[in-house]
Amino acid sequence: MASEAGPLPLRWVHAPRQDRSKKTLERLLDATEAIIRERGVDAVTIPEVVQAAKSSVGSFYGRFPNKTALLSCLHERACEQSVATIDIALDPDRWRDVPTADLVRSFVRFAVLLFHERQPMMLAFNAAIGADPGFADRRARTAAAIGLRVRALLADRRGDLHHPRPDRAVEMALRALTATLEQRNALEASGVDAVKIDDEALIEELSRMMLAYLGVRPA
Amino acid sequence: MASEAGPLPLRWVHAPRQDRSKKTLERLLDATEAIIRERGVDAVTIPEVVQAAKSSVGSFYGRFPNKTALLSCLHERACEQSVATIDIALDPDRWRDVPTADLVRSFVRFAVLLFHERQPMMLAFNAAIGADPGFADRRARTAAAIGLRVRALLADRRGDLHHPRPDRAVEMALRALTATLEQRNALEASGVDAVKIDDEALIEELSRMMLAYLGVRPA
DNA sequence: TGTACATCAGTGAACGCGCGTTCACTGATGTAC
DNA sequence: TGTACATCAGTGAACGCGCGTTCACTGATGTAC
Repeated sequence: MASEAGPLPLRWVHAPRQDRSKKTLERLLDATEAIIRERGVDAVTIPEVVQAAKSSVGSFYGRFPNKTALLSCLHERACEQSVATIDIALDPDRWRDVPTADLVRSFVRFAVLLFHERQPMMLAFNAAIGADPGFADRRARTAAAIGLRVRALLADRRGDLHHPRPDRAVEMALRALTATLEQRNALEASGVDAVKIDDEALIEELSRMMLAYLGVRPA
Repeated sequence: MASEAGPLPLRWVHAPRQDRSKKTLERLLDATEAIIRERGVDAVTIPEVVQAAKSSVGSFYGRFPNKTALLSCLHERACEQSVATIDIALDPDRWRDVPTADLVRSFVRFAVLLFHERQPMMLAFNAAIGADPGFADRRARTAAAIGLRVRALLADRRGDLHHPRPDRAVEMALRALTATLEQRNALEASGVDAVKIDDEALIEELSRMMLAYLGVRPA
């Protein structure tokens, strides 16, 4: 999966010169992601990672200057993947003949599924965002990139949004949507099911909220 | 401030028998809260806490069985304070003659200010919620208590909510509102100002969103 | 094509640090007679 | 009221654990002649 994400983010990595070490690096990244998905960030320790990657502690420090660099590198990879996914999903060609109301509904559904799939990774990095400005920065840049694509898609549909300030409304709607889904992820992970809500019901209600707020009238 | 929160939550505390030790306990709690507000949860270590509370390590373990108990106890206190605050703010008598639209606006404003004031504490406990089910539980109970009061306040205004399922809508609206404010807290704490938004603008947009979603028509 | 040598990559025991926690002890408080 | 004794509260040095990181070393790879 790393190979799909383009060139390695060399900022956090000692440049690998042999193919062998490039493989090691990707094994380390993949092992880290696997540990996060299975047991959460707190289980990510150097001993655990190198064992899962069939590597060694020294080898790890041959690739990464320190532990933070590992997580930064993985975060970069994840952010790039998110933007790439959105890029495909929001390709204007795919939506040319779809009414705005349906477009919003589809987007909400897509977001719900995406947040579900990425839950463990998002939770992991959320924890880091509070502590390390590097993570906050990447997150902000990623959000901005996604916002750009959403606005581009809605550019020639301004007339369908009856909110007095469509740009601000789109940004706010995106925030409320992502915030609600993030909160849901966090609550779900905590294992208290008093707060559970059905996927379909959630999609229905969030769509309704977004449509009502943006001022999109039924087709 | 501890004295306002009612009886001490004895579940996490070795019962104090002398007045002296009761004072120590409250000093420990207050010191912990102060450290969280000033430097975040990560700065909460036993040495730091006992120094700030002018106590000692042994004295700490005379009151609390372990470190988690300290944070649980503080969380309980914070949750009780939140519910008490909401209880006063949502007293039906205060709102009897206010139109529903204005009520919603006022509530949004109140929520924005509350989240602002409690930002450090909320961030601190959010971190714990993922790891310890005790925190998730208290959070869920608190949210339920607040939901109850909101629904009570809106009980005889059902006719003003044109959403087809008013109860579900109120719950969902509460979630989106708290989620957005939580996310804002997290982003603000991360120190990336590309995401800043004015308090008044936020109140305006969130009010608009809630009113449109709930289906409240202008007075 | 073969060989020598420099560089790169990998190994895992060992270190040091900071944390939560324990423990043997001293001092303060309350109470029974 | 005074005193002796039991209990409660407080002290801080010391311990152990788990982590991130270092380091002296071995093995693999590529390249110059």
